[in-house]
Amino acid sequence: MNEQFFFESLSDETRRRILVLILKHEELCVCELFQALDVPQPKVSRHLAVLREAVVLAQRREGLWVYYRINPLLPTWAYRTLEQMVQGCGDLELFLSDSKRLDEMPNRPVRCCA
Amino acid sequence: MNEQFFFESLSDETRRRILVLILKHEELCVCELFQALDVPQPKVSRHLAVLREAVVLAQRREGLWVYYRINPLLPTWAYRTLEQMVQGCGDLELFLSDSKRLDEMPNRPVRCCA
DNA sequence: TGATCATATCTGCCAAAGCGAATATAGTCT
DNA sequence: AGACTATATTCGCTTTGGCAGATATGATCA
Repeated sequence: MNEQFFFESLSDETRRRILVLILKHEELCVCELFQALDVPQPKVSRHLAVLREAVVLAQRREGLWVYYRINPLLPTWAYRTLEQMVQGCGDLELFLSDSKRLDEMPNRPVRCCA
Repeated sequence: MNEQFFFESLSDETRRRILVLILKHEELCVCELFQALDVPQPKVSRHLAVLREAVVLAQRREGLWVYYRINPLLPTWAYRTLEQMVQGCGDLELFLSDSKRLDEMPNRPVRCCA
């Protein structure tokens, strides 16, 4: 666990939006994320790559879909930091509308064995 | 409290070193900080300015010296985030040697009414 | 094998952030 | 006022980081 990468990964708003959504929903796939955030897919993929390289997120492939979740090996202090971030950001307008778009999204992929 | 500025302020290692020292010691002046970190004084002043503008630190002048402490108005979630940061970074070699240099520093300014 | 869908990476560009060195400001003391 | 000390800011430069748009990869199914 490299704290430099960890804190850098929190310094971007798009990445915080991704993390908050995943913390609220356990596990989400790329198509859910970029539609909830309403940003281009390559943009979300790049930020997911940053979060993967920082070992903050883990990924899992299921057919065509790739699901992202918080890395279960994240140290306790780092996980608690993420929880505090949700406290600080989760109720802001921008983050709430992400959740709303996700809830209203049609054709969300169905996990067969999540 | 702007979370963008808050998380950006944590994304730099020098600023984390400053924050960890201050969290461990309540209040420190600029000369203690730049000597403990063993970096040029203007560098520490620039980073302190970033932390001030992010409203993470508050300052207090006492004669020639300027003392910095955690902004007492910091929201709870942000303060807890800082505490988790100390958990994650405080025991790393780099941060420990900062503390050591501070302890061994001669002529530390004496607070008359801290 | 070729078509299709989901995701990832690359390219070229621009803006922001960090640095060292020099300089400015602000307070204190004689 | 002038000298001195502590701290802050500016300047010129280089590096890094983010973006959009285009393209590549990888899995699935006909």
